[in-house]
Amino acid sequence: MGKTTPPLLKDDVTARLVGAFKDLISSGGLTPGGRLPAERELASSFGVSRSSLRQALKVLEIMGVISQRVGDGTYLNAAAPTILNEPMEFLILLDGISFHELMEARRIVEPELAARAAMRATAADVAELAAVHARMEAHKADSARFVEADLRYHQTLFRISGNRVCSMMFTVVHHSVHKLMEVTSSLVDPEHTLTLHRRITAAIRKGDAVQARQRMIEHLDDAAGLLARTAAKQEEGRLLKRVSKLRPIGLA
Amino acid sequence: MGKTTPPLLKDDVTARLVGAFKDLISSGGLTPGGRLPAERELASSFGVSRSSLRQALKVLEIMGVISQRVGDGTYLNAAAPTILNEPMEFLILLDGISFHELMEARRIVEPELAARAAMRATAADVAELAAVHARMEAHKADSARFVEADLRYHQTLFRISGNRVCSMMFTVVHHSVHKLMEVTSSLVDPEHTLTLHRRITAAIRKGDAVQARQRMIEHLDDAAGLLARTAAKQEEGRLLKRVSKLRPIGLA
DNA sequence: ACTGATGGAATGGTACTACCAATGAAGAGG
DNA sequence: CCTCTTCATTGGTAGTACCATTCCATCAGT
Repeated sequence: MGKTTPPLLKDDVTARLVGAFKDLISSGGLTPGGRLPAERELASSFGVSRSSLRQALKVLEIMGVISQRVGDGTYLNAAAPTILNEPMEFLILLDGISFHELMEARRIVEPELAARAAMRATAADVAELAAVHARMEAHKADSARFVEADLRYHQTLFRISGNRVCSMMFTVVHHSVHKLMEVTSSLVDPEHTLTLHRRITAAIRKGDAVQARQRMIEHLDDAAGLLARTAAKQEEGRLLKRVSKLRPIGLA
Repeated sequence: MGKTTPPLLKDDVTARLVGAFKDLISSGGLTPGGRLPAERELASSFGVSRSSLRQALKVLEIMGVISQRVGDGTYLNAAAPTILNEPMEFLILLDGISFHELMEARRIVEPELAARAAMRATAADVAELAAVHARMEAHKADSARFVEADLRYHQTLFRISGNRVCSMMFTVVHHSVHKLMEVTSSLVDPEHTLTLHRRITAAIRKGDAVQARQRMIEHLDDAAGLLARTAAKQEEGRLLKRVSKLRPIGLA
């Protein structure tokens, strides 16, 4: 509270550059899919060194805002929920978020989203959900593809619900849940999952919001319970295993 | 879908470094508040140049994972919802998320969180909510501080609800809403807001989940309606004004 | 006229060096 | 014991050099 100077005024060059790119996007001077000038050119335009500029660009690239390709150039990406993935992973690590807590978050939000989807779904939307069912049906044997189609179903439902904020945020939650699942994913019964999904879709087709909400609750409680039981055998929390392709250090 | 090689194997050094830091945090080799080795030392430990290392550190710093201070060192931050702020802002910019859609997201999630808070709140929690009321009461005249206390109320309620995932995510939404509000914030009636908050707190004190949910709905619908009317006079969408302390460029 | 090979220019990726400003701790002086 | 100074450490920025990749225009062969 004791800041005498206005809170933010002396950011380093990198932070200011990130802000400058926000401005460019905000002002429409940069549109998704658009190509940015070369680094050397941008650097001189901004009046900073390429080192500093590259730091800012790296921030945007890791976040998923831009894509850089050697020999080609730098391009502004379209909005994608993946922008939140990296930060979310750090948040999960730093705060020790458990699998259980992620599922609880889904339990809090997704029923309401299902209800909204039921109120808004068009015939085309329902057809899309059915198409995802078909994909899941086709990949019942391949657990990886099945889980992917599973997530796809929920994401489609998010889109139909009509709120992009919730949609993006919980696509991220799904992504994190999926990373924590990996091991246990093969243990769920495809047919069971598929049946519950179909029940939800049926409620949405009827436009029955109350029923859609209730059935999503059933689905998530069911999944959470099942996964909790299987996850108990695993070490909780530390499931985020990574294989660093970099000389490991110990931080003595 | 056509990737022959395992999805991620040839990230650039920066991306791998970011992953390496995830490992360090995950393995407990790095704990919040802890100090990282100097950049020059870290770089040689990882076997990379300081340039590359700094790119990775900048990513973490902008995200809010670490803090760097010249002449001092680099420290690992505790988990904070602010980690999601920057990415969220880009998402809002890129996807053209409107004020209305942010409020809608709140309308979807916060009633349920209020209900959960009602079921879990202890005497101390209720006291904390009351304390925030007092702060709002004290700053009725100062619109900036009042709005700050307003956000504080909702965040406290998030914490009480017991789910950190939702809590963090919607703290971010609030942050974004707040940025979009700034101008219109002075137009709300403090007394009115305060009354609605008190009604919610009363329901929570009684442990009445249904009533807490209902009153949160009333509060948000009221706020959304009010702000929508005043916001109509403003240019929608482009409210994120920024003052870049950097030579502006045009991207010819 | 069409196709394919080739070479050069442009681009991002990495490393290395040099210097600056801020910080904090150790030491000198009161 | 306190204050001031000094200085090594640390992050911040700039600049240069070189590499690998990609794109594209040019050119040769058909």
